[in-house]
Amino acid sequence: MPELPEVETVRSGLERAMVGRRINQVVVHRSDLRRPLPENFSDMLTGREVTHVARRAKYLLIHLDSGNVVLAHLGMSGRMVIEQGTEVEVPDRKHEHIAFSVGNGTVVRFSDPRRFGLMDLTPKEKLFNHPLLKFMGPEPLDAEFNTSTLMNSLKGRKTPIKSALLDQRVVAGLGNIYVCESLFIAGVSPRRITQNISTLRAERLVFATKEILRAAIHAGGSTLRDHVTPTGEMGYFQYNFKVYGREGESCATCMKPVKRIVQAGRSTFFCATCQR
DNA sequence: ATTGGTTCCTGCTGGC
DNA sequence: TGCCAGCAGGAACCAA
Repeated sequence: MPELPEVETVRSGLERAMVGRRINQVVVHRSDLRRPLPENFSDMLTGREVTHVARRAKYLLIHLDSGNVVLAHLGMSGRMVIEQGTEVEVPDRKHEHIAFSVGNGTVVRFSDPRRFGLMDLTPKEKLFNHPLLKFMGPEPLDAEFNTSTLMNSLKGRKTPIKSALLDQRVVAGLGNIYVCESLFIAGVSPRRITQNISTLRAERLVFATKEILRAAIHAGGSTLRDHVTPTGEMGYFQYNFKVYGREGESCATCMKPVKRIVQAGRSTFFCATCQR
């Protein structure tokens, strides 16, 4: 499941493959993604040059020389794969929805079996007013995400910290895996109610989050089922998971079994001894 | 106003 | 061995 580190890995792959290139063909096999693709999607992209590829939280932002930006979300199972010398019209896999030919025989293919992903198109100047980005919290790796801003957004809330960290308005880009791992590294119980988070715990959470994201980006993300880098390599950060997916295994710190509970409909993995 | 539950989708897993 | 129910999950949406 692509979270921030996986999306960042995809971003850097796309940057290398697309920047300075002209999109000479867009093939749409399916336009009914999480939300329908804009009507004129192909027309607005065809003939445009990609100026840069950025990222906001889990969104890829492909900037075009027309001033428009393609906003892409990989959802749960979305993949971007770069190929050389293949036919853009011929899908590479069963759930390939969109393919971009960017010259020199390079094709960028977007596939997404579960179709929780989406693409949209917006003028650059309206980008951060886009409904999907407008209410988003700070980037976890930015200085703007710090103890005081975190304390401030947790103030008065009554949800467990686990749910709060998944809320993209609190901090943008974390998903289930990296929230579980950050809570473990910080030694904070996922069940702790946000308004009872002390400054010390907030500080440890901010530190742990940044640390884990940096390490995961460095490892090319985590490959569980779907994630591969655009050039086909697997990420390998999954081998560094301390709690995620490790129910019943020994905690790396205290040897007690890792627990799994369900919070807001999602699995939480944690050590009840080390996390308070 | 905040928050918990439901929904979308398909592939994989585990139990019989 | 094969089938199928149940689960996985990001985030919009809805209801309380």
